Amino acid sequence: MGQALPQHDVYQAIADPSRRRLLRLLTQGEQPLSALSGQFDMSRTAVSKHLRVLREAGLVTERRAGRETRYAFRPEPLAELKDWLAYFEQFWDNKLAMLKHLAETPDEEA
Amino acid sequence: MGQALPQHDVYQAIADPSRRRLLRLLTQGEQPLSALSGQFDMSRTAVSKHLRVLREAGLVTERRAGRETRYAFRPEPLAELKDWLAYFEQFWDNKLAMLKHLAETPDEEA
DNA sequence: ATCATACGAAACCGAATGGTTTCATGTCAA
DNA sequence: TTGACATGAAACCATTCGGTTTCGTATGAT
Repeated sequence: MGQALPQHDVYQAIADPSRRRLLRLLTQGEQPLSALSGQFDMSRTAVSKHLRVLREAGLVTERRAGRETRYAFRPEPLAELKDWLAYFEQFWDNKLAMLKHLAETPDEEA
Repeated sequence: MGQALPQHDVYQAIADPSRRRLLRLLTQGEQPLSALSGQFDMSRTAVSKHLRVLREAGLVTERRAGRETRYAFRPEPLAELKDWLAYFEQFWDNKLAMLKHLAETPDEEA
């Protein structure tokens, strides 16, 4: 039967700086591997592997076009990250919530 | 010379589900290791190591209180994540930006 | 037909990761 | 003072990660 696809999630996908840079590059539009790997110091194969991780996380799609593979950015999975982050935002940019948090945290003595 | 510690960043810190859970737990307030590790299936030592990664990323602080070490959540480093994410938001939740993006992306034929 | 191009698969490698167990140390309690 | 408690350091282990090189195979150009 079908192999388990989502070997990587969005958190793992963005953990690597090269992959974050790939996402940035892809916001410029769909690009083939050769164009992308030209921007990196590493081998084409290494970039290809990074793109696979991003694809597994749903952050890019690939499509064959002739002899090249064109990669495109898919923003949707970042919504999970945004949601995750939203929970924590009350603890730093909402001053009232911050005060509330401090008030509810018992300040025990050493 | 002092050996350079791996010094994890916030992206690596949140890549692990156990560490994300630790952050959640710590939003309830400062807690000693024993209370935290009781919530996990793994050994106390393993949890301690996860907390060190979080501390290296600036996401928690530790402070000795008697014989326990109390860990507290620090939200500040998440701002970097938020900023990073903000760049990409235009590509999915702002419909005008999305249209603009599509318009600027040449739709080449295969 | 031939040949260069664009790419992925596979095998391999060293280092990092996530976990364990064992041990040493500081602290509170009797 | 003796002993239990809370913890971190260290050594160790298997797996994953990020990278390489080599090779196979479509595809497009001549």
